[in-house]
Amino acid sequence: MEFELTGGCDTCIYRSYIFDDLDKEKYELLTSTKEARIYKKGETIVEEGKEITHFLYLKKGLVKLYKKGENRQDQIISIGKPLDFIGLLTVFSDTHYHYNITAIEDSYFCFVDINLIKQMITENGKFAMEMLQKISYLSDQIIQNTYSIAKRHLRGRIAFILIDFAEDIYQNNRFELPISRKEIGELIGMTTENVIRILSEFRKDNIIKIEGKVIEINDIDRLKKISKLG
Amino acid sequence: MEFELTGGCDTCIYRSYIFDDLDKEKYELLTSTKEARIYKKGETIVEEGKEITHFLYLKKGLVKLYKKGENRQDQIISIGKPLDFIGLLTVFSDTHYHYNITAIEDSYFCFVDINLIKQMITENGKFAMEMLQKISYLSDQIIQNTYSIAKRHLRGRIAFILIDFAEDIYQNNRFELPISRKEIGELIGMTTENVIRILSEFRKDNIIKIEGKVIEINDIDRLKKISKLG
DNA sequence: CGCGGCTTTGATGTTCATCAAGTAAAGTGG
DNA sequence: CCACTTTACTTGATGAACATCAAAGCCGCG
Repeated sequence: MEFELTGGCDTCIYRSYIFDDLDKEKYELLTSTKEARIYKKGETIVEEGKEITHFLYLKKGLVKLYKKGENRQDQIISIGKPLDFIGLLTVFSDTHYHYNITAIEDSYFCFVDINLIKQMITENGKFAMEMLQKISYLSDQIIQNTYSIAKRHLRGRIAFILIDFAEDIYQNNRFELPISRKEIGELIGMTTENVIRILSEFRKDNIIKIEGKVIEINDIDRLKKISKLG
Repeated sequence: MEFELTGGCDTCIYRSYIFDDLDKEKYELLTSTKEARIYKKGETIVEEGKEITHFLYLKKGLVKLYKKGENRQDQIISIGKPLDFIGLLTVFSDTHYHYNITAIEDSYFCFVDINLIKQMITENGKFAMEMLQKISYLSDQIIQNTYSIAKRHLRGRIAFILIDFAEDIYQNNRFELPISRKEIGELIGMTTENVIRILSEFRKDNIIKIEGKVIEINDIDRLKKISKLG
């Protein structure tokens, strides 16, 4: 995967998204002090318990937001893509992270000193309002998603995230799963074995095709029905 | 229950909590336009789908935040007490509510025009920062709680919320449940029958005493053990 | 090449929802 | 205020959904 690291702030997707309300001076300060970092799939960006020093946003890639469990069984709270502001969750209510963030695809982050962001918030109400909107939206999404998944049966849960990957994340009926079967289980609250079992069922019923990590959805209508009813 | 409705802004619990950063003029505007409303147990304050016209905060009482389900089976997302800012959830990311809020004890709310609040945010960064902190904290709490409950077995869930009521909400080992058995089920994701069954088990094991809606915890250590392990 | 982690399938058991049925309590209308 | 209806509470019996256990093949990696 190719990333362009230099320059780029002026054409950054986030430019018009949240940084548009900044005055020239602050914007300069932001672009000159911000730091771009690349993480390979599997590398951890944020660890629970660690101090929050930067505000970070994902420019490209895919990450998982999760909490560590006891016996190597984590709980994945959300999959984050660019513009999801997955890094916002605890940033303003504590000094230390409550969650972990790990890249599940090669990812490109920008880091901005958290104090600069906080300063910009207290000095610029419009920017603050943008932040409020983003964090409100993010939280809402996570909560809705969580309850939405929890109320489904196992088949419905698998159908639900397959549709999510196809329509929301990859915009393609054929995609490569960025996470293992085990992680799917951690994301939708079921055992690895049952993830596999149900994927196999869907394959036997010709709803999907499976080639290792690559999934192709043949019958999305059927999948949607299962997601709705299951 | 007795509520004092008049005056009171200067001594309001929220005064120093979020409204301290306002200048005199804005504070006057706030106190002169704010509207106090009392809701009896069972009355609904906010309905999903309805337009958001006010920012509201609970001064006294207890409410439930929930989503409506199909066959009169709702999903309770959180129990809110004063200073929880339960009304903050969708307020800044949409124009219409995604949730319902209903009083589960007689409750006293203050309503402030949402546009005034938004104006105050864009004009006063420190106030905006306060809001950011509150919404961040609230979301975090809800998410953590949800996952914390979901990973437990039924006995552990019951133990968990009993402790929550005793320690967090009522600060007393003896309290009157503000919600029905059915609602407990909706809050922690189980059927009414199993709520009752497990409460009865706890009673038989002398962990709690039950007199209708009044619960008395006899053995909180045992309850904590069950909450942790179950 | 061997080790650990990932994937897969089958067999077994437990947890929990569902169904049923009855009592108690609380609201409703004449 | 009392019959009536609805809602809340309770217990037991049954079955389904799901986790756990077991075993084996696979793959990547040091």
